[in-house]
Amino acid sequence: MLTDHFSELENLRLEKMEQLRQMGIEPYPTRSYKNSNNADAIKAFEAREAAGEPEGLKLTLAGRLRAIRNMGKLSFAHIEDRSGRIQLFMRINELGQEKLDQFVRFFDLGDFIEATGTMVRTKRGEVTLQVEDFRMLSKALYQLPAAKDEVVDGEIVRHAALTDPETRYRQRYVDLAVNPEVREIFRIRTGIIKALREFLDERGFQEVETPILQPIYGGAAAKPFTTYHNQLHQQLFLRVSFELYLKRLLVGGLDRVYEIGRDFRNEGVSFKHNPEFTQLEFYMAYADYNTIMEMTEQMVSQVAQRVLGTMVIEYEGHKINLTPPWNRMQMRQGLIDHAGIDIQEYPTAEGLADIMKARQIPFKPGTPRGKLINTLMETYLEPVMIQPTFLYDYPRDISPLAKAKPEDPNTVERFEGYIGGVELCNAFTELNDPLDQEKRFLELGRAYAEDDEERNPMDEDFLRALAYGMPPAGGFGIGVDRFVMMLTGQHTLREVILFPPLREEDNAAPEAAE
RNA sequence: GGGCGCGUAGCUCAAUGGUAGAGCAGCGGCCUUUUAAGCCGUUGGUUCAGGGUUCGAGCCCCUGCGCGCUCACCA
Repeated sequence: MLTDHFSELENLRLEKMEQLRQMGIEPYPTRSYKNSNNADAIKAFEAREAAGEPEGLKLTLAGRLRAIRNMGKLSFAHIEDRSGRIQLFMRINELGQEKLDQFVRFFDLGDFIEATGTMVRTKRGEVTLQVEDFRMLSKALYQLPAAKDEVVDGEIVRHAALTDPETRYRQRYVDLAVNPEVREIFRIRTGIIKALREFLDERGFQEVETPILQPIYGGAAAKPFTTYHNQLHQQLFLRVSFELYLKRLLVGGLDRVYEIGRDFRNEGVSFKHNPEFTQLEFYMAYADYNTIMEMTEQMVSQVAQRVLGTMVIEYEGHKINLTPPWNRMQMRQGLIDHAGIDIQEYPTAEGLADIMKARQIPFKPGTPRGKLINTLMETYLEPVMIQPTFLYDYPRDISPLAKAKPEDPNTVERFEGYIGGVELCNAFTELNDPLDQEKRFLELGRAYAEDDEERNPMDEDFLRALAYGMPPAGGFGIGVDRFVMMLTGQHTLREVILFPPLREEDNAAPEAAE
């Protein structure tokens, strides 16, 4: 039972709750009669003041008790709802001794209260509800972490705020309840996703949903999560990307499609990697990677403008300007400029491996050429791509779904967008030649060892779809969580994911049956 | 998975190997315009868990658990 482990403090609250019930007062009433939120109440009162008629604005407000100051025959309190805080002013004059005592005796920080009264401005100038009646809406049995806000020169200084990351992530509800800036991050997150949708909707894109449980995973070199369907007696994978399904829709005539949803990759966790993450992919027929590049800088900057009201953001100590056009850096030229290596002079993995060994850049033996180039890119190029930069023209062998450049069969029309040295998005001119696609899958199969979990199984149905004819198209994917991280100035994805993954709390539990 | 660091009251934090403390929250009292309200008094601890060293361990050692940073991994 919940109450079995109650502390002294919690038992005290439990007793208060039970006493209320004994007095015939339901501590968890079914309905609330709140008729304004706190911010609107303040606005309405100020409007009446401006009109010279401040008296007589009677409202019923409600929210969580966040501060209480009892002063004998009167009490002040602050309540908080989604719109913000408002002060309650309770006097013995309006309430009488018994009712005021009820507040002092039975109401604690964290409880939800409903108060009816008249809007006034106190002597210190704060717009306040002078309470004529109140009632409990929900009794909190646990106390929220104590935090007090002090206003110093207009800045809010919080004392003893909840900061322990484990508690914050494990009990995100507590974090959200006491840390308004955390609520703000997730308000922005919602705004970003909404703005992304609007951007695509305005351009005639159709939003779709494709399978998360897939018999064959693909579209990215990633290790999948596996699961099992009992009735179908079939192993299924949680998708690692949407790509192969969305391109099937291009075959089906959905010329402009997108999906926003969750991808799952069974890999390491870091400040920029989470096992499940939100991805936006869109595909646009009759477009190529140049079109998509321009669209990307439009999309990212316009979303920032809509949500933050600015295209200039602060990230990891850098002032970053998202205004188009962004920097463009060709992969080969970038490596010549920043690494002094012309990859065209090293057509084999062995040649590149030698020069990397000479420079003491670690890599696993037997790594294919494309992956080595990628390592060079991460070493030399990522750190210089602080301002928004498109890195374009990738090696063919790490881009099995991208179309080769007409003049260079070993290079594909692909770009990644970087901000603050972190990869934000990935796009290419889509490969629509079914026979070439089949060849790429086969090449890829040979490049990976038999037991390499990143080795993608061949998706025969995808090839079948391509064989029916897919229009030339540009495709695009963006890590929405990373985007949110950048726009909110956070250092880690965990701060923009409501419930980040944590190890199980109770390890005393018996081993789960395998 | 490797390395490093951390784990003390509900929260934020103290405590040379020698009686575990403070502020806030809580509880009792005073207080009719407060806002980190104030004043007086006061409760509250499996110091993450288990083992070891020691006359004596929050502190030193070992193991485990959890969290963080970092490396590896990561189109």
